[in-house]
Amino acid sequence: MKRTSLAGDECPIARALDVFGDWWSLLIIRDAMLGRRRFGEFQASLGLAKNILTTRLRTLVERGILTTVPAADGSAYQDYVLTPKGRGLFPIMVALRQWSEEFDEHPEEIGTILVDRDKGKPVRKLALYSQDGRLLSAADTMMKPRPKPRRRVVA
Amino acid sequence: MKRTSLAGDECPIARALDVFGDWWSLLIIRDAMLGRRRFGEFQASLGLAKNILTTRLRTLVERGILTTVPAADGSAYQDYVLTPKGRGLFPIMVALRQWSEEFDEHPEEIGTILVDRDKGKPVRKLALYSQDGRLLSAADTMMKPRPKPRRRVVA
DNA sequence: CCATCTGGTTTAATATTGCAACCACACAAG
DNA sequence: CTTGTGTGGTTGCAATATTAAACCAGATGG
Repeated sequence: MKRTSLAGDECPIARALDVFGDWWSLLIIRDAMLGRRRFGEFQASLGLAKNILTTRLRTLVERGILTTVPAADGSAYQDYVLTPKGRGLFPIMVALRQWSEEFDEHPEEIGTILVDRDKGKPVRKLALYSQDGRLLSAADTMMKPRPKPRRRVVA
Repeated sequence: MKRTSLAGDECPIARALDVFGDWWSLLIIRDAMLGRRRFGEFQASLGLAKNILTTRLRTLVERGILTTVPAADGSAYQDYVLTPKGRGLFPIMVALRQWSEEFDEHPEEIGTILVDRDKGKPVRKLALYSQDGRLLSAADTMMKPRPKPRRRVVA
């Protein structure tokens, strides 16, 4: 019945999904990264029901991904803009995009590419490196339990 | 009322979400990356309803993320293992993890860290580079329409 | 001031999810 | 061969979520 919450999970992936892992949130965030700010813009772009948009925007604000600011055009309405926490989702968006570019069954249907603003050339694939600069594949990594933070004695 | 499909969308992010953007799929994939293979392992680990797990495993197989193979222990059952397409989701997992590590309200609740197998040290943050090797932030990038593929004349 | 736009809320129908019960098969012990 | 147990599901029902559509109040625009 009720969708199980992942908020208390110790897995950081589950915790992230708990914040924006529903059907629409990431698409709203994507639109926000493309510069959309207004309720109506999101609704027109995504074509989702307005009540759903209302609740999604509200929870994204609650969770610190978006904030509301006075509308840029001076009207009495408000704009929804990304917080730093929201802008921090950019690498996730890039990773999702690159996965589709590499594995989608119909890549010819993909309409856009991500380029660097300076040269207009496609960006490189995201890459994972070790502290000492070696390129790492999944097989070169492993999980370790998080070390307990050193407890500082309160004077 | 049916959940709107994003399959035909031209946005690669939407297309990716259409494949694994529901509540459980990414967690199943995460478990598969941790080496879990059996129905019962997933069910015990995730605590989701068995009927939901059944349908999720089926659609992940349909979509080429998982395949079934004869069980490793020689029993008559089957294992679910990642395909290359599924293993390709690794950077997305890393990006999700690193976002939580950076922005989670309660990072002390995160139980694990990702380290390189060789040295046991935490990995670097995922980074995006231009073709010519410059480190790129979101602001250094932009979207371009995908160039039409050059149509090759069929001999 | 009248009409329309914006940003929602409400309502009712439909879909999805979750839980619990059930079930068939494989396997093992007796 | 017969009973018991674990695995990997299916089925049914109740609870919840999503949707489209109608509605509405305040802002805006002519």
